[in-house]
Amino acid sequence: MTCNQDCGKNSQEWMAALRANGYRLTDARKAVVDVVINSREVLRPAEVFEIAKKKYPKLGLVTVYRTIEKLEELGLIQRVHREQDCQAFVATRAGHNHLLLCTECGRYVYFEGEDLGDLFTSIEKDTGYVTQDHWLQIFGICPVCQQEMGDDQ
Amino acid sequence: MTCNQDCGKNSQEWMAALRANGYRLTDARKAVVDVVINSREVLRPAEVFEIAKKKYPKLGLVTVYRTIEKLEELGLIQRVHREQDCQAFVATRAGHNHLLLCTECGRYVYFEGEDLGDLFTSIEKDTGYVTQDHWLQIFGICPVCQQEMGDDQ
DNA sequence: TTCAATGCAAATATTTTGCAATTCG
DNA sequence: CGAATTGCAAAATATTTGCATTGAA
Repeated sequence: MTCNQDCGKNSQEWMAALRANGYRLTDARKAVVDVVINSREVLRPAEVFEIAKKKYPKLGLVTVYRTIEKLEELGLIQRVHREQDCQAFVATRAGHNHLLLCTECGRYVYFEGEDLGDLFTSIEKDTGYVTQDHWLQIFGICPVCQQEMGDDQ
Repeated sequence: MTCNQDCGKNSQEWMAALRANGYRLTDARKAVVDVVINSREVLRPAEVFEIAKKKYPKLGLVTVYRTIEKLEELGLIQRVHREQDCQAFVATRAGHNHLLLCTECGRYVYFEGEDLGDLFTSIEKDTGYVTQDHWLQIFGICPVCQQEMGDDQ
C-alpha cells in the first residue's frame, strides 16, 4: 500500500522504521500508520482515530496521540498549521517541499519551493537575525472542491 | 505611544478604531491594547494578561480573550503560528508583509516578501488548485539572543 | 439611564498522565 | 517470560459561555 502521492513510502517502510528504532509493531500502530499514509487529506488526531477505529475497533484515542508522536519524532509525518487548527498531520515527503492545502477539504499536494536563499541572505543582512528555518504554505481550493462548488451554484 | 517598529500605529488610533466600530473604550481594553501595541515580542493571551494586569489589576483573562478577538476582527492584530503554539499575536502592519521570528524570545520583525506571483501561477497550472492565500514565515535568532548565547559560552 | 462590557465561576474541548491489563518479541 | 504498549479513567490545559454586576456614553 503506497501513499497517496507516490511519495515512495508505504506502510511497511514506516513499520520497519518504527521497528528499527526499537518500537514494537502492534496492530494499533498498523491501523494508525495505514490511515495517515493513505490519506489525501490533512488529518487531526480525532479524525485519525475515527477512521482507524473502523479497522481496529479496540483502538484508543490515547494510542493515536502516542503513535503520532513517534511518527513525528521519526520524521515520517509533519504537523500542518492552518488558521484555526494546528494539530493536523501529513506524511512527510523527502526534500524541502512546501504544502498547498485546500481550505475546503484539507486535500494537499507538495510543490517544489522557490529558491529563497537570496532572500534569506538579504534579510540576515538587514535585520541581524540568523535564519534557521522557514514555512511557505499556500492555501487554495482543490479541483474536486471547485467542481463541487460549481455544482452547487 | 507608538508601536515598536514605527509601524505608524499607536494605541489612540486603535482605541479610535474600536470606537468607530461601536465598541466602548474601557480601561480593560486600553490596558490590553497598550500591551500588544508596545510589545516587541509575539504574545500569547496569558502573557498579555500577566503584563496588562500590572497596569490594570482588576483585569480578567476572559477580557483579554474577548479584546483580542475584537482586535483581530478589526485587523489590528494577527495570529502568529509557531511550531508548538498558535495562539500568539502581533500588531498587524500595512501591506502584505511577512514575519521573521526569533525562536528564543519571540521578538519579531516584518520583511517585504518576494513577489511570489509567478510561483502561484505555475502552481495553479500544475495542480489545478486555485490559490487564495499564503504564509511565508522565517524563524531564526535575533541579535539580542545571539549576544546572550555568545555570553553563555 | 441603558445596555455593552466585565469578571467570576462553570462548562467545553483538547491533550497528557497514572496505572493495571495486555501483548510483542 | 519481561518489558513495551495499550486503553481506560482521571488530571491538566486552554478556551468559551452563562450570568449578575459594573460602568461608558
